[in-house]
Amino acid sequence: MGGVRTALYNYLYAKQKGGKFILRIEDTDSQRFVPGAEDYILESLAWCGIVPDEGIEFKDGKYTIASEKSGKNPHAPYRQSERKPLYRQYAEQLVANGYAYYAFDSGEELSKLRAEAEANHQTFIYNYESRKTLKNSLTLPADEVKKLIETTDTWTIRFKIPEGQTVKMDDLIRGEMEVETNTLDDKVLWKAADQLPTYHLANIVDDHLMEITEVIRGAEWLPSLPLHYLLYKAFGWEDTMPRFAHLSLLLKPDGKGKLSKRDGDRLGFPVFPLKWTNPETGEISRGYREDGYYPEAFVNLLALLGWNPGTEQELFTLEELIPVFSLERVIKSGAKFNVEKAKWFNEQYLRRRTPQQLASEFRPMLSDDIRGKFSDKYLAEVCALIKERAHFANEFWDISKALFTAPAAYDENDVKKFCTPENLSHAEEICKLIAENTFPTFTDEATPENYKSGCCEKIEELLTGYIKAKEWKMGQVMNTLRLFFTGNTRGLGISDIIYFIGKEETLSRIRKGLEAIG
RNA sequence: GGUCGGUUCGUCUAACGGUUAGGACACAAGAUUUUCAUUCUUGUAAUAGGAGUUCGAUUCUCCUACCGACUACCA
Repeated sequence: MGGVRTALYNYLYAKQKGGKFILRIEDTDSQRFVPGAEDYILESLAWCGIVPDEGIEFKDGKYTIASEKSGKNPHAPYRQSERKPLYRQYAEQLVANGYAYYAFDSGEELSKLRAEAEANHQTFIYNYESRKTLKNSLTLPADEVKKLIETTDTWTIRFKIPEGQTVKMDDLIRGEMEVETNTLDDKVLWKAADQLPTYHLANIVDDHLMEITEVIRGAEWLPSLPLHYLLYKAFGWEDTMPRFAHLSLLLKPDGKGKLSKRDGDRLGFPVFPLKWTNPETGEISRGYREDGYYPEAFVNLLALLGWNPGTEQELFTLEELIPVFSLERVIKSGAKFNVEKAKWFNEQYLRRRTPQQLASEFRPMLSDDIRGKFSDKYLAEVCALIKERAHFANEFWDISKALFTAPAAYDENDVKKFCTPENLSHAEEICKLIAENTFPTFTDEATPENYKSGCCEKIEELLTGYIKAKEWKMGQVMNTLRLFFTGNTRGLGISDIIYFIGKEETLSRIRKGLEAIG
């Protein structure tokens, strides 16, 4: 969710400014490669309607991350793992100019230092002070440095954070910020072990090479911003440095910390846009799509989580968001996700759908034996009747099953409450009344199309007229009938049900009910 | 622990330094209805605390508290 929101804000900003939304895969951690993750990202964005202007190509029948340069993809390849040969020279350039150095301390040595510092209630950081006593090209003789580079492969290139400076930064959302360089550590830029850069180097080099003008990313990157400023400066790219905007985090609804991948099931809502199966563990994370959310609703709720238009309008399509979006109106504080509001958004979009659209969503949900028996028009009229009772299309069956099939059982409590001898005899009379009268019921030929229950007026007049004339209690009679029609006493209106199931089925259900209970 | 960021109803949020602090979700009550749902009306509910600047502070400054991020040869 957080990732999609970040992509969405980037997309909206780019579209509004007439710019390009570029997709680049930052896969510089060879340890963390996840098969299928790339396709998942592409599919998620596509589901939301967010199409990258640059970075993807159509190949072998599907979209994939672009590897080949083309008019559309002038900066290819867009996978950092494919740009591998590019980065080392930039790291070496920084070393040559005195902005970085080779470091030969092993991982074990460093974690030992960290552990020792922790034992003394201190924190070890590789910085302007400690670098003077560690194994690196600043402390070792040149010939030994050369030898170590050639004969070992666990060294790194670290950025040499300047001593005693103040980095002044600007953020499109947060405004101006300052950090003292002495509080920063010498981050690793390049690792010989896998011949790959770290995020910091690759990100700055690629943003420069790809002519990125705005970087909109999660607030977890804020602490790295001074380093990134210093990197642009060290490369001499200050004049074309992108502008930064750091988005507040999505928080867990129940309190502690940022929303994370594993929160989904625990909290009862999806954290992923699409269902995701972890290829290694087999662990399944539910998705908004599979839970029945419309992409419009998902995009809408994400847009409003941390941003607002300054008006009271809450419903926006992707297209409508483009002109009104602004980074100035992005909220600085973290937002807790609220699933009830998410459902409300989906309900709004469900209601905006036409009965025909809903019918085509409903049909695949029907069981095989039922699906073939009902026309598109029947389904559409049913959907028109029930759409305001549902948050999701996947609730349609439960709401409307009485319009497709007779109840298999009757609710015991409702039977006790409503099947009094008096009510049963009334039901018997109503049965006769219906048998002896004619009234319009659903047909595929009926014109004009009527998606409202107004067509049930004749049935309603017949029933209520009779019940009133007899001075019976309306609720008693109607609920007894509803029990026979649906199996319980909650739900659809009696005349609506009769209209849809027709006279014959109506009589059959009443007789069956009287037989079973009487 | 250190660095940085944040703090308005339960939740998402609005409010040129001047409002009876507004809206939405949720919740509650009432109306409508043959039940449920819908719809309509109404209601409950917030500026973290303390100083300061000011005629006036939700808004600006400082302190405290709390929340969060980061603190990896991960992104």
